[in-house]
Amino acid sequence: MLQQTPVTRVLPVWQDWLLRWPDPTALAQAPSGEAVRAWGRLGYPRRALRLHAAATLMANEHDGEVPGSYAALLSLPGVGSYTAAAVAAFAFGCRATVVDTNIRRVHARLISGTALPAPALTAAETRLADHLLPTEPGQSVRWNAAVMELGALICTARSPNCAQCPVQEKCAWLAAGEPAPTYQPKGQAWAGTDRQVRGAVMAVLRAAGTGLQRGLLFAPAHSEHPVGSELARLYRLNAEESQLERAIAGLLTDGLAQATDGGGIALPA
DNA sequence: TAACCGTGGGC
DNA sequence: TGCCCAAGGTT
Repeated sequence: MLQQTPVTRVLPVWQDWLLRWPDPTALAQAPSGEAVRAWGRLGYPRRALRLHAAATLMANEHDGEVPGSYAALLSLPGVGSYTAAAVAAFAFGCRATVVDTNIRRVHARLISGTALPAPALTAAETRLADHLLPTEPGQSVRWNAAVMELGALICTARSPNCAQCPVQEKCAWLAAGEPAPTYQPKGQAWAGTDRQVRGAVMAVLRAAGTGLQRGLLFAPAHSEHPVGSELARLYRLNAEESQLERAIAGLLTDGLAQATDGGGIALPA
């Protein structure tokens, strides 16, 4: 849930989620569509699907337990190098090199003297993080947490609070006179994209208790429908039929939706 | 490698 | 008001 999503937005969903599915086996026994629905508006709904798949794998291959090694964690769907390292370190006390967006930014400034880390994680960054990580496991866990928190609370992306920084005197970026970024971060297109349409269709599917006829998704003539507000959001996008078709096809391909007997679509069972 | 994948808070 | 950004992963 925390992948690319602020902690404060995750917390309420996470709490409800764990009350409903306290362990991997409980989640594995639910339909994947229920996981997608409970995911709510956290975004990137494929993460819900992958979490459900990971729970199924843990139920079947790991006695219903979350594996405690980096390698086993990495093999789970939706778990990459960051998540595997974070769980190994913070849940199991392992020495694992955690590299998240906060740690990357702290290293970029403190060590490399640049305003921002590279656009994508590089091998050099991973090597640096691995080199800096204390050898002793207990200290390494503390180090990971400390650097991450420094980035989250002090060495922030927008306006870092250097005056409050405990390592300001060691900072290469400050010493260099706070040089500006050497590249322009390019934001992701949103308005008018398939992505936006996918999101709106998913919101309709989550709001609907059962499946929906495709006609309902295409024609703005059902504002009195129980899922009317989400349908209205979809209609407001004024997507071409071809784009809506493409978005739906993508959702079916990704397993976020499935075709129903009556020719409609629904969340997966 | 680079594109793709959601959402909403904050500046 | 838009735009940036957030505990990334997969193809």
